[in-house]
Amino acid sequence: MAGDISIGELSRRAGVKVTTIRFYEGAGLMPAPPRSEGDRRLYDAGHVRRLSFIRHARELGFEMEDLRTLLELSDRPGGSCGPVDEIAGRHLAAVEDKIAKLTALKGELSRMLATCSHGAVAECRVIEALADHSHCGGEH
Amino acid sequence: MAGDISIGELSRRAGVKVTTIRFYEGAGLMPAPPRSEGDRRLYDAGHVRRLSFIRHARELGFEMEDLRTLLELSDRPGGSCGPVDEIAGRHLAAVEDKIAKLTALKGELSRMLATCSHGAVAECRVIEALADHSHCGGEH
DNA sequence: GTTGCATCCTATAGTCACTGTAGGAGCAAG
DNA sequence: CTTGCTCCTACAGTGACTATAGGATGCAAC
Repeated sequence: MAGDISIGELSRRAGVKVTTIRFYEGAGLMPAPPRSEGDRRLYDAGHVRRLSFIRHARELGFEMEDLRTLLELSDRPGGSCGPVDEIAGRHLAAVEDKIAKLTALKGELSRMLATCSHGAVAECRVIEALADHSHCGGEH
Repeated sequence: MAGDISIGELSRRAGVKVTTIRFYEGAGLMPAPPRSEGDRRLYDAGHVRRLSFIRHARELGFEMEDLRTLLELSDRPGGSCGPVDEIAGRHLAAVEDKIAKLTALKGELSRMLATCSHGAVAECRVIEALADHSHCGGEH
């Protein structure tokens, strides 16, 4: 099981930068692995799996705090997956919310650009739209 | 023109926190205003307009660096609004890109949750999907 | 055996856009 | 005069890293 993978090799296999791996170790997401005589970190296949899990979850936008819980749960396969669903569900809702906000934003930006006559700043619709916050829900 | 607005009043009028206003001053987005005898900042209607502009642009996701350029341009109304369009266009593209990514993400999260049987962690599809990065474009 | 280079080590500071806290001073009302 | 709010500066903390400095190690070529 101990294939003795260096941090650089782990980095390549999981697609996570070396410095980020060390950062994850300090943050408690990755365990402190055994060391070689020359004080270098020695990883194995289990570490590759764990780091890939972390990478994927981070790409999906899960926060490190969520990750801590998720990793803890996946380490104890006997427990209920209710908390996992809860975290994923909460995250899904946040993603949907963000999509809605960005879509509204896209509309506003497109409209700004479409109505701009591309002349002088004085008549620029973009600047005007940014200065005018009458229709952006600014509570005075 | 000098209505002598306190930082708290400016905060309420523009919808930006007091601490954030001071931060913007340090960051060069807001000018250092005149002070009262007791060393308090004294703002006027122009400051309210400028801060509202900043707030709106920030809400639309423009970065402070973009804001610096945008503010500089809006201060010189005679110039061409080409750079403004360029910044807004670049930002619109970034927003569209983000929407696309989040939509894909939403699909993956929904699928994960839908296929989970809500039993033990051992059979949890969510954990499994996170551990398996075969279909997430992970190079190697 | 030594030279040279890639990789590794720790520790610290910087990023962005703020937010929070500590420890005071100013000011208006009761 | 005291209470309580607003204001002041200065600095530390957030999240999730990234970058840099200044070495030590390991391995292959010469």
